[in-house]
Amino acid sequence: MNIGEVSKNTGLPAKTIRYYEDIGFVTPARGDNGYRSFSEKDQHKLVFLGRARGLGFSIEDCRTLMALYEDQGRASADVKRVAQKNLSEIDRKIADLQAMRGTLSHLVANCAGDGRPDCPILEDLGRA
Amino acid sequence: MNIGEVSKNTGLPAKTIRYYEDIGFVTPARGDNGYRSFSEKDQHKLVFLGRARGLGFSIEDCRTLMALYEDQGRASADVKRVAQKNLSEIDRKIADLQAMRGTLSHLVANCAGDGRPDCPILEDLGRA
DNA sequence: CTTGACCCTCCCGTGACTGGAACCTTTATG
DNA sequence: CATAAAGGTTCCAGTCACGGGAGGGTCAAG
Repeated sequence: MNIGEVSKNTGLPAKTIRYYEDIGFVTPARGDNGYRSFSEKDQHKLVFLGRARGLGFSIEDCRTLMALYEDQGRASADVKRVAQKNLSEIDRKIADLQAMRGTLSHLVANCAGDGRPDCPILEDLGRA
Repeated sequence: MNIGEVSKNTGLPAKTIRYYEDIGFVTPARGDNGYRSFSEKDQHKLVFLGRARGLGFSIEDCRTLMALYEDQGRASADVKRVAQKNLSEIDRKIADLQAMRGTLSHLVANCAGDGRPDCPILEDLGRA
């Protein structure tokens, strides 16, 4: 398969797939014309990667998960640990964003939003 | 004031303050020795910037907010618009993370996390 | 034979810094 | 007074995960 078809099948942009090759995630064969020639397995790995990335795993996490995926004798505890670490990072990000959201929405609520120059948002930001 | 003191007062790393000078946010005077010499106003701007960044405003947003802050004739509606745009971006990010969190926590909950190789997390990631 | 779709590599840019090297100035101490 | 530590300076490179675009080769259809 050429890169275009793989891109269509996996939903990953061709640029991204080339990038994943650069960083050693897949190593597609090459045809005489220099074109990448992807196997089913390559494509499968890319799907895996796309899904894991979509769930917020970092590339390095993906490397770990992929190694575990390919290791038939792995312990599911190892996978679970990586996933839980990611989960708590997601929780932390959500908490941070919610804190931001709280402060900001409070400020927005108190701002008249009319033509007058008084603005509690700016006042708050400028407070030392 | 030297950069070190400003850093202590504002909580921003010296590196960051130099960066903010690079991108034209502050233009501290220079002493004969070449050291930056910050005024109270410079410091105040940096505090403003630090707080706005902490609320998730981008540098470009901060530029807008700063201009509005320094413009005595501004309309608070302009500020509110920037803040609301930012607020809806935060909401979107929270929603994305919560969707991730939902899928991932479901997977984690279904994973035994023991020494056996069966792992629903990997199974799911590998599904085409 | 040409057109257009597809593919290739290579390099630069993103946002918002952070780290480090190499060097200079000020301040504290023996 | 010499020296060492602390703090300042510039500049270059790296981060993360790609995206844009130049400049060119290849392939299938009409």
